[in-house]
Amino acid sequence: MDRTHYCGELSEKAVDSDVVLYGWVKNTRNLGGCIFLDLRDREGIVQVVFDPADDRSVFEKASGLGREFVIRVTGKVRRRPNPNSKIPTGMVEVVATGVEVISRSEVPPIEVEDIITANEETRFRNRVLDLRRRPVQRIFKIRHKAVQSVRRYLDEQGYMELETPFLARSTPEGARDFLVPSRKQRGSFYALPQSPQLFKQLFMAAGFDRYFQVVKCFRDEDLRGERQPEFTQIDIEASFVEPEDIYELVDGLISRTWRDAIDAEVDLPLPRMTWQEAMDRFGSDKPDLRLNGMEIQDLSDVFKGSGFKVFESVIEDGGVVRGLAAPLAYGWSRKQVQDLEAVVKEHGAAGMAWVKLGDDNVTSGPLARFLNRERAEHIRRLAGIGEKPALVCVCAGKNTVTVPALGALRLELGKRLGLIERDTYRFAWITDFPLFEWSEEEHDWTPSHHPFTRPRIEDLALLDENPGGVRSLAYDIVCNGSEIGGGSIRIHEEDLQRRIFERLGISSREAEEKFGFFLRNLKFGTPPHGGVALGMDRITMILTGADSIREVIPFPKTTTGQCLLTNAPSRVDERQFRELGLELLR
RNA sequence: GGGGUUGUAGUUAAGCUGGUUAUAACGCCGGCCUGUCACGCCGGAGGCCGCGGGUUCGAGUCCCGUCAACCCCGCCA
Repeated sequence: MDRTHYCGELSEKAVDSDVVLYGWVKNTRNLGGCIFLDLRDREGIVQVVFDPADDRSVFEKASGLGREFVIRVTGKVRRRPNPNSKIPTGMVEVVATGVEVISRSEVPPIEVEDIITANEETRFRNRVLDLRRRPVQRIFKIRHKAVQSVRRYLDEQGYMELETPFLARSTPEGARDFLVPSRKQRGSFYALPQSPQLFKQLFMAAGFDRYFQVVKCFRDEDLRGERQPEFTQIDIEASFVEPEDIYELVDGLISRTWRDAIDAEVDLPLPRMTWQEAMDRFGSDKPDLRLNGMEIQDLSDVFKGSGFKVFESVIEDGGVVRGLAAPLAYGWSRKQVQDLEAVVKEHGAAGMAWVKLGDDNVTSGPLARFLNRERAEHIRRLAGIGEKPALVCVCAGKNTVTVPALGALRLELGKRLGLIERDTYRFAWITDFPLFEWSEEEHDWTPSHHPFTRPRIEDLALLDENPGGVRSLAYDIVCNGSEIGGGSIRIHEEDLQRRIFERLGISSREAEEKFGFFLRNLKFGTPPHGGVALGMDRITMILTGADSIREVIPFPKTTTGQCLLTNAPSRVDERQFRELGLELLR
């Protein structure tokens, strides 16, 4: 390769030197008498000048160049008579002495510019052209720096990068598996791993002590703006650790990564709060701490004996009445307030009642007639809003529905009021997750993390009479209201693991069949261990400010799991089916 | 599985209560232009109005269905 410079690295230092550049034609400005051409490569753009006074034949070749042609340019760097301060190389230009078309291009369907009009669908259909754009390349440079930073850090901390199979076995529970049919064993299937969970635990049993892996995981569930069917985790596991050790390790990793990738400082230690506190105050297990105030209050006492039958009967049935006060929404119109009801309804709440607390506790709104001054004062005290007038929104019903609905409402209010702090990173560890959660669908307790999570030993007594009350050694790490990782200390004793399976309704026969290989390996001296998995894609979203996970994945899938570039998934030959012993149902 | 938004030149959009030949900008093609850098000026080409059906004298516009992209709920150990 005879390239002497990247386009983007030319500066006044290179003046008078002869250069050979390779790059893509960004655009040309043909003034008739001379041609200016912006040449682009990964590092930036530089202006190339073609002047017929210098060389007629080179000038003529240049007039045939189109956008996105790949060309080789030879020339001399010179200081520009009229510099362009908008580009980093704007002090210089290259006077072409030769040009050669390496590769032609059709007229590109999308522009390769920083700011373009094309929508997301068009961009991903033409992702290769899209990937040439500077803002897109910036994302993947940051992603690269972040991954390298993680690898260096974990290596320094004594962690070994080990690989685990993609062709793994299907295990019950959790997300739906992607299945891969076996040709040699007809009727049997591999499953792509939802995570390397069991393998990393086996690494601990094997004595590797500290493991990590930057690894793809696969889950066949419906997609969202921050969910893809295949995604990348930084998977970590260590032996003889407590939650504290994991928090410290990950705190260090976050701080280092943020510094290396985007030169941002993160204050350590990252704040922590229990799951119970997060739910009570923010109505979410991933609270967005960029939003201050408007915390959720228990208003049951306020409405006791108020005469509002709806709330009173909810309380009698064991439900809750909770609400939040928004001083800045006091001036909102009836319609603006009413619109908020849609938010809580989307999250399953039956409805939303509201009242405005004005000066001197004069109230207005649907709840006003149930609130005397004393009750209004009570709300003020709970919400800690002093004398400020405020809009108070109230929901009532089952705790498990009402609290998250209010959490969603709080976030929406924060957005509409512009209260979400910008350009900041608010982290939190959410600790002490419940071990189980009730599944309405299965009418049984299901693991809230996964079935290998270690319960708090002091809560084990509750296992039978009150499974919902058993806390676990599970934790999530949250940033700006997004779950970027989670993990737990695991069960390392075979008998406890069997007990948990039993509680989860997994029979010992089933446990043996599905997890036999795992249980067997708990028999031969497994150290206590635990770990965490961090979502590399979501971390990259936050580092780059991307508003969709698709932006941080070079070749992502749409919400129906299609790749707009390759049109995967696709039909396959009948022959392939036959080889696999499969038949398509009609 | 449920709810919502959007589909009109290569791209992004406009197109009203249904009515002649479906507009514009950018891009593209041709011409002119030696200091542009979103170059400028003049001219031109370019359309299964997502797809299928229906209502109507007449549908880009109204109705039904369907497909796709996106957002939300469910789901995501």
